[in-house]
Amino acid sequence: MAADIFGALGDPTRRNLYRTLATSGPVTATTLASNMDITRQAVAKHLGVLAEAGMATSERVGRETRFEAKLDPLSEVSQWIREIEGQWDDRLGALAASLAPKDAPQ
Amino acid sequence: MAADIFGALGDPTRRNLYRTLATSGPVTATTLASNMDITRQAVAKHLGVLAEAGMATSERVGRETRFEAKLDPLSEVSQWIREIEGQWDDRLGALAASLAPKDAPQ
DNA sequence: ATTATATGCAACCAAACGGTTGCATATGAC
DNA sequence: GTCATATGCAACCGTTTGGTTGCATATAAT
Repeated sequence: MAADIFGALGDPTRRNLYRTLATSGPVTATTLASNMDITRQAVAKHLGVLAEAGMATSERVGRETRFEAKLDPLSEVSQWIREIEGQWDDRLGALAASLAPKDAPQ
Repeated sequence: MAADIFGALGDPTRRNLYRTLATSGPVTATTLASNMDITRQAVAKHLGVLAEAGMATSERVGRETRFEAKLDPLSEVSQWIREIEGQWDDRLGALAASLAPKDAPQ
């Protein structure tokens, strides 16, 4: 699950698309493609990937399908980062402790 | 630059490798590979990608090359996320304002 | 000097990826 | 009903990617 999010964020085009989606509100793939020098189908694929990662939802309205960004998954990324930083701090802490143990020499 | 970071984080194997690197301190590609069911060369490639993204550094010590994780680049990811969230809030704010303007009806 | 270990480099491979074109279908406008 | 627009689906294509094997080289151990 979280893996899909990192994967989805891996591609620059998709990242920009997501940013656009977050600022624009519900939009159609056709509209998005019109300002993006790639095909509507390419955009649709990217939106599919984002949707699969839970980063976008779609709603059919008449003959058009409107996509909207979901921000919640971003917190998983933030959490992953905090985990890494936590482990890093633990390691440094352990290192410091081993260099200055309470039963210090002399 | 930041793009490389997202790209580097996109692959699950590389993400785990990075996490391991952050917790273990300076390690050699051979050692890492020994607990990873992929080839040493594959690990070396991943470390190369991480290094290119500024997420790892290497130091030659005798006949071995020790790799170490760099956490700083992670802040770029965090910042990117905060940007998106900020834009999202702006949009919602504007929407709320348009729904309840100060020159309200009635 | 010889042997064993750690690395680097290059070629190769199958699969995934980002993108395109072409076409069929569904819905709105006239 | 007819025409135009929005979408979905599938096939195809070149490039990138994650991974492998093979080999040459550098340093440590004996």
